[in-house]
Amino acid sequence: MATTSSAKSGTTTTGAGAAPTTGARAGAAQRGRPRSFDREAALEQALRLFWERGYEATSVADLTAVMGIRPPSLYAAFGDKRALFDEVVARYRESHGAYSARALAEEPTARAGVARMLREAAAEATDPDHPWGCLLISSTVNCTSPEVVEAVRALRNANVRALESLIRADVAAGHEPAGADPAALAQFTATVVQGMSQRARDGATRAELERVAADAMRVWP
Amino acid sequence: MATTSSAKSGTTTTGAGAAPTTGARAGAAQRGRPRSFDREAALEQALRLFWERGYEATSVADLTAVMGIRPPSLYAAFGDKRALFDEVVARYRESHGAYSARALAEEPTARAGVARMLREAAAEATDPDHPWGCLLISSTVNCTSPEVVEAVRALRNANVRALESLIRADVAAGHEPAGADPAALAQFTATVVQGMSQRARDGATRAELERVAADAMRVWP
DNA sequence: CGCCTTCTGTAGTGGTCGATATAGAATCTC
DNA sequence: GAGATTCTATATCGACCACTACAGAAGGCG
Repeated sequence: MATTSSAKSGTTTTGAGAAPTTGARAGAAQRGRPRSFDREAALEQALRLFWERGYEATSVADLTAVMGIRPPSLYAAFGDKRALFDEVVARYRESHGAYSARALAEEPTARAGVARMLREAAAEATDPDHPWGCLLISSTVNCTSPEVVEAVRALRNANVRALESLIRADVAAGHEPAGADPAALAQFTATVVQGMSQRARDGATRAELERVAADAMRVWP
Repeated sequence: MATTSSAKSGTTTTGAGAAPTTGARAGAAQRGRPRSFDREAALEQALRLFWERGYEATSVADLTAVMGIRPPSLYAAFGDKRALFDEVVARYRESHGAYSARALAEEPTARAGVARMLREAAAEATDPDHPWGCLLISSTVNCTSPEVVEAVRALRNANVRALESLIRADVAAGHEPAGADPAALAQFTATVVQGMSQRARDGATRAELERVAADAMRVWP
């Protein structure tokens, strides 16, 4: 369900990132003054700030401060605040948020995948090395731009539907008890994950959330 | 755990609300030009808007528009945006958010109280007559004012601790199986409630969340 | 070198933010 | 009625918002 990325070409200093419309030169020789900052590093800093404060509460001035650049550089490299946020969301799904798709893809059954996903969500949401909770869940809760809200909400709801499909396929294949209700289990799991993100932001510990994750698995038939 | 209100004197047109510092005259005769708007009605409109958009994304201009007043009237009656929000939070806890404390107080056991609270949370969070989700959970997720964030977070965490105490007392009284872990059950319940609020804002239906609420009760020993 | 291209820093743009000075209107007490 | 008091409407305030015009700097290419 995640990791639909598009190249993004692991450049280090001189850009050529794959933002759809901006900051990208096709393939070969670069002309003109080279970019003087690390685009990936700046993007990661933006990600941390959006993660911590959310889309709307993070100002362009805040962003340029932590990215170590001036506004014209930000706009030249990323387009505008919205496009930068879109790139941040994509980066998040491929990095800090990728554990979820990995767990569901790598475990032999949906039940094992969900158990691992919840366990890792508890660890991830409370990791002291980065902001607490999940960027996809918290960054657009209070946001006046309907487009931004809807874009991220669509990702969340797509994840719920993908999980439901996964469970349904597993039930059909006989890997889960016949009593398992795919839609209900997907909705319940999504509710717990999103609640864990909020609880982590309120200061719940990793141990507490791991207990929540373990308890949640008792709901499976 | 809720309903710690202080009089607030159910006045209809001519104010005398109980805002700690502002807009309140002691008890008796009012002097000067009377307020020309319904303070309670204006407060309810502010509550709806804060509920829908959150604290920071709701501007004073938005507020005065839905309240039908001009900025000086808002500041004279409520102090400032922050004080207005505090009153809104208090009003919410005594009205739309009171179902939770009621359920826990009125049911004979903690387990029955939690079951009812979760069931009613599903209905409340998806009620088409007002914004979705829970104001206490969603309105300060992305907020640059640490004081506002902390104030509402403290209310949420106090609710978790109160629930834990309730369950613990019930376990001690022998109303719950000895295997019941009060802290874990409180944390799990809080996680589900907060997740339900988020899911409601993402469009989950009442039926879906009622199923989540029922499923969550399977975690109890 | 000179030219072209692209990036960077300074210094802003108009707009909106929360909050208010001021003056007039409305009601009280006397 | 006179004066005190309180509320309301107009018209702002400085600060910040996302964003950009402009000119100079830094590289490629001939």
